[in-house]
Amino acid sequence: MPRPKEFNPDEALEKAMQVFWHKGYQATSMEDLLTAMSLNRGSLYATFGDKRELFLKAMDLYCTGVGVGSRLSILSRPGPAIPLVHQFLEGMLEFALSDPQRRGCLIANTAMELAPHQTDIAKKVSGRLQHLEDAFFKLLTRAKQNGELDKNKNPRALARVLVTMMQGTIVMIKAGTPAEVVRQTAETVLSILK
Amino acid sequence: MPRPKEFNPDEALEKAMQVFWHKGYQATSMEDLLTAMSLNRGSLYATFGDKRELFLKAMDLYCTGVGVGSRLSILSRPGPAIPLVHQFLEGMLEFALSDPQRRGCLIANTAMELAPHQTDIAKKVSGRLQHLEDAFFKLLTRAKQNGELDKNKNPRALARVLVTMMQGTIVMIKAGTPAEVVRQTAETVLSILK
DNA sequence: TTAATACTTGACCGATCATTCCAGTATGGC
DNA sequence: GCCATACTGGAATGATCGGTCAAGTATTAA
Repeated sequence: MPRPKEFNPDEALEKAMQVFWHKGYQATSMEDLLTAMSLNRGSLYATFGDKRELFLKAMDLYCTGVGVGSRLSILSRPGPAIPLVHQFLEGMLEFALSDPQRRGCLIANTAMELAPHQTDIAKKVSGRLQHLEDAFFKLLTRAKQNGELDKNKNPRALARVLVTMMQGTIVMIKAGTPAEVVRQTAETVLSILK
Repeated sequence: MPRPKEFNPDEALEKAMQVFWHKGYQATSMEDLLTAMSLNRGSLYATFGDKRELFLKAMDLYCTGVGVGSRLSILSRPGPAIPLVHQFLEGMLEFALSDPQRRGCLIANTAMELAPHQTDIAKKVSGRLQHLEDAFFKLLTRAKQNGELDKNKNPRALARVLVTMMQGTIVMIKAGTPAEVVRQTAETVLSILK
C-alpha cells in the first residue's frame, strides 16, 4: 500500500473546476490552480496529469456535480411536464444570476473558447448539449401526450429552442444584462410553449 | 512631414481583428498579430499601442465593418417589418454557418471571454447588444403599428428574445451543431412573432 | 527495525509571453 | 545635397508559461 495522499483529490478537483469556470482555460495558469487547490506541482501532475487532462476532469465534475447536469433530474420527475420545464429553467436562471462573478456555465464557456479549435472538446460539449436537449425532448413529448402542449407543436424543435435559449441567456448574463431583463426575456421565450 | 508608413494601418487592423475574432484575446499572441499584420513590433506598438488597445480598436472595426453592425442597416429599411427581421436573421445565420472556422461573433466571444473581468469591455459589449436590441425594437414597434404583429405582443420583450436567440445560436454553432438544426431552431424561435 | 513505496517540495528547464529600445534607413522640407 | 523626422527591423528585457526532476520524507508491509 502506498503512502496516502495528504490532500483530498475530489476537493482539489472541485477547486480546479471553480478556477476554470471563473477564468476560462487559457487565462488560468498552473500557478492559479496550485494556489486554489493548495497543493504543489508534483502532486498535481502526478494526480491529474497536465493542464489539459485536469481541465477535462474538471469538465466531467462540472457536468455531474455542479452544472446543469446536477439539476437535470428535475426534468425526469413525474407529474405535469410544462411546470417542470419552468421550474428547471427558473432554477438555472436564478443560479446563474445570483453568481456575483458571472461565471455563466462551464459548458457554454468551453463551447465558445475551445470547441472550434479542439474537436474532442467540441464532442464533449455537444454531447452535453445533446443530453440536455434530449431531456427537454422527452419531457415535451410527454407534455404533448398529456395534452399540456398543443398537438401541432414539434417537441424536438422546441427542445432545441430551449437549449439555444439557455446558451444565449448565459451570454447575456456575462455581458452584464440586468437580472430583471434576463428574467423577462426567458419568460417571453417560454410563451412559445403555449 | 513624417516619412509615410510602409503599411496600410486600416488593412493591418483588419488583419488583427480577424485573428482576435478567430482565436480570442488571450490565445492571440503579439507574434500571431505581427505575422498576420505583416509588420514589425516597433510599427505595431507605435501605431496601435499595446495588445489591449489594439484589441479595442479591432472591436470597433468589427462593429462598424464586418459584424452585425454592418448588416444592421437592413433593419432600418422601409417596407414590411417582419420580412426584414427574417431577412436580417437569415443573413446573419448563413454568414455564421458558412464560416469554416466557426468564429461566431466577436462581440459574443468577447462577452464570454472578457466582459465579466473587465468592466469597460463589458460596457462596450452591452452597448452593442443594446444597439441591436433597439434596432429590433424599432422595427417590431413598426410591425405592431402596421398590424404585422399582434396587438398583445410586447416589442421590447420580443426584441430581447431575438438578441438572446442570436447569442445562443452563436454558442450552438461554435459547439458544432449541424447547420440544418441551427436553421430549424432559429425558424422555430421566429414563430414567436406570429 | 527495515525495506519498499510513493507522496511532497521546490528548484529548475526551455519556451514563450508582452513590451522596450536602439541602430539603421528611407522620406520630406529646405 | 542635407538635416530633421519618424518608420523599420530585430535584439534584448524580465516575467511568466507549462512541465520535469531529484532529493527529502512519511507511510505501510514484512
